[in-house]
Amino acid sequence: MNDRSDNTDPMARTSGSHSEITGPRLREAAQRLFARHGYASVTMRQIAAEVGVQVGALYNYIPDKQGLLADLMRAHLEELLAAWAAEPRGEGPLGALEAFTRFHIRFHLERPDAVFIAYMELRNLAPENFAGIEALRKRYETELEDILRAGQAAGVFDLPDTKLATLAVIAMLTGVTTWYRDAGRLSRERVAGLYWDMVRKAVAA
Amino acid sequence: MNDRSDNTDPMARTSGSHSEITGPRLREAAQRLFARHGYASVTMRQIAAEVGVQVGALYNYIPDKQGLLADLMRAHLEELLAAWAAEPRGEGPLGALEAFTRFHIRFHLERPDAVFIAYMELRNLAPENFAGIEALRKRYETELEDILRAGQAAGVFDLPDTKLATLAVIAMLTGVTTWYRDAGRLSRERVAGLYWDMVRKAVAA
DNA sequence: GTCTATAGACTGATAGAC
DNA sequence: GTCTATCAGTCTATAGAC
Repeated sequence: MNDRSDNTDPMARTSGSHSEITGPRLREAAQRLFARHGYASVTMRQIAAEVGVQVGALYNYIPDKQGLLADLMRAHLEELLAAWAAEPRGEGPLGALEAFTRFHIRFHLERPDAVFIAYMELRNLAPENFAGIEALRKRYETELEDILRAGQAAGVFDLPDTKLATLAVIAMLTGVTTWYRDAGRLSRERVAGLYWDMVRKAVAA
Repeated sequence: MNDRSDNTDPMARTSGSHSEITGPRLREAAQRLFARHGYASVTMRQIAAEVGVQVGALYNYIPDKQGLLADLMRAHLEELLAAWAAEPRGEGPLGALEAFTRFHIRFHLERPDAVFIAYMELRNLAPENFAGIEALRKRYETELEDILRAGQAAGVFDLPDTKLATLAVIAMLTGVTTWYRDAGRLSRERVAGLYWDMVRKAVAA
């Protein structure tokens, strides 16, 4: 956390102190580049160029490249869990499943780069980082699994294998990020509605 | 490291001519390593070590690393299309959809490494290779889309948006490769049956 | 066809000036 | 906090001996 303020002429130089702006810009640039080209293909020099600083300056904000990747993924997953925790649920298992479906699609379409990294760069995590990230992913999966299990118990869903259904639904929903384009023929609301139709029918008793 | 020779017996040396064996072994090793660590993270030296030759020898079989990746992906997708073309279909759109579902799961579970590469390494393809690979992927998608469209026309499916349904079903089915393990509690046949249950219900009229 | 050796370029990360 | 300069290591790909 930074709390700097008050410089007499903060705009006049191209070199000097920019801690409040360089940190976030570094993370944004890295996220965009990692998503586009892959973590292993992106160099620290490319990131620095995007931010507008020299490469050495980046290391004021990150321990190393690996730590940067782990932080991006952890921040994304924690934001995902927090947002779902704050999301209003519908009534009963069916309402909860609809809420989850629409939330998942909305949240993922708003952060395509972060989603891409979270799903594609797991194998580039060092083992000590992997465990924690994987645990967060698991926690999110469990949120859906709990909904499906409750619906199964209540008799509104018919799911011979709840765990498999959980993974199938998440894979189907997450797939939207691979093809959806804002300029396309379908609005996000429409897309969410169409996916909800399929999910509802797929799990129905 | 290697001394060698004493070349009285042609089979007794570790250096010499091995064209029939080195080529396939190179492709197998690259596929395994690319899937495990990612194309950009794997070095030609790692591949050579896995094959059991020095790095220079690899270039008798490939033009460069990029060409190796493109060849692996093209071979996988062409095999996929050929195998589906040879697959027996069931009766009507419902039979065709069941055939596609079971085929897709079986084929993908038999080649986890190739599947992983085909889905994850698209962004590491040079533009001139990307176009052709993407066209093959599209052709496979169209196979499913045609089935869904026929079922919609026949009134056995209810799909407000056939294209979206196509992508949703493929994403759901392909997701099986991210979690299935042979040592797990479910057989491949059982898994295919459970997915088919969900697909059938999701598209039903 | 495979080897050794190397060119030539690039990598992540650090030291010290300002 | 950012800069310049650089280290020490790695990379792909090639040349020429065998």
